[in-house]
Amino acid sequence: MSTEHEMVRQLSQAGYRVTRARRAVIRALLDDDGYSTPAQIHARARSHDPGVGLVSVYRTLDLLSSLRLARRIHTEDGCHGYASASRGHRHHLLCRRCGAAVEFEGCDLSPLLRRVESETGYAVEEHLLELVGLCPACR
Amino acid sequence: MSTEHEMVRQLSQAGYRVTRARRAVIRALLDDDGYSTPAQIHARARSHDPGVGLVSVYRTLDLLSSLRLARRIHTEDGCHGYASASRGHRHHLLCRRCGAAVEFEGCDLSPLLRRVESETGYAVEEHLLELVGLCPACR
DNA sequence: TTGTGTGCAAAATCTTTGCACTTCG
DNA sequence: CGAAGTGCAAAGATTTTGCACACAA
Repeated sequence: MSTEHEMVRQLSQAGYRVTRARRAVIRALLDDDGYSTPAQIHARARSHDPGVGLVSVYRTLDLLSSLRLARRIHTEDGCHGYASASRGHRHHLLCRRCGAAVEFEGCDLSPLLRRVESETGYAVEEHLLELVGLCPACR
Repeated sequence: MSTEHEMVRQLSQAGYRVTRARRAVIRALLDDDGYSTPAQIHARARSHDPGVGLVSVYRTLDLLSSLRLARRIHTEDGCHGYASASRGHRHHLLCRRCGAAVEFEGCDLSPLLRRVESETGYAVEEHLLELVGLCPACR
């Protein structure tokens, strides 16, 4: 999980402006240690900065995703979640009850990938992996 | 990949009626060896049975997903795809260029799961895994 | 100062629901 | 026959776009 400062730095380093709206969305993302819908993020962003529009939330989430500072979360009931993310190759582990999200790394899929590649003839380039379960508090 | 006959049998075995609309959706799913949006599936379903409504496509896809005869496909640009699926624990490998989808099985994640569980305290119950790459034809 | 980014309102999508009519079993 | 399922139209929800204005750098 990144800090606000780091995320802001990454934004500006990538040549994007650090605006009020973007700051508010970043704070909203970090406020919650789970994943949230754009609408929920918008609500929290407004508590930091009441003028933020929903449109900017969408645009900022897209931007942060492209910079890998946020990640899209896929759930069974619609796919409208985002969670803050660290740089590098990470995946999320989600609590199905309270929505808490933690990151983990070190998914070693190479044996699987090699096998699937040779079985199918595909060239595998990326993968989507999410784990779902119960967090310690919800158990 | 299941055949139409198998899918129909599963449907009826589970206590659901085998209707024209459901048959058309099943055929539409099997027509294409990739994943498709509800709208695309609707278009193909209509070629089998012009009277099928989009609503029935949505309802049938939900039903088939719950029976594990179809699976929701998650893509970066929206998450609105479905592909036919075999019963049992399988995952999909998708071609990012043409959308072809093949299933594979035997994802051995247990070492990873055990590690993540002990690191996080979560009880992992399920996982979402999708591979994306280029199919033989698109390479 | 200047062009990137914003908010608003409206448009475009996508998905679900209510309801009378069909149809499968 | 009777309940499950359907199609239509309309409602609801979600996401995108156009555009004048604001404000980071």
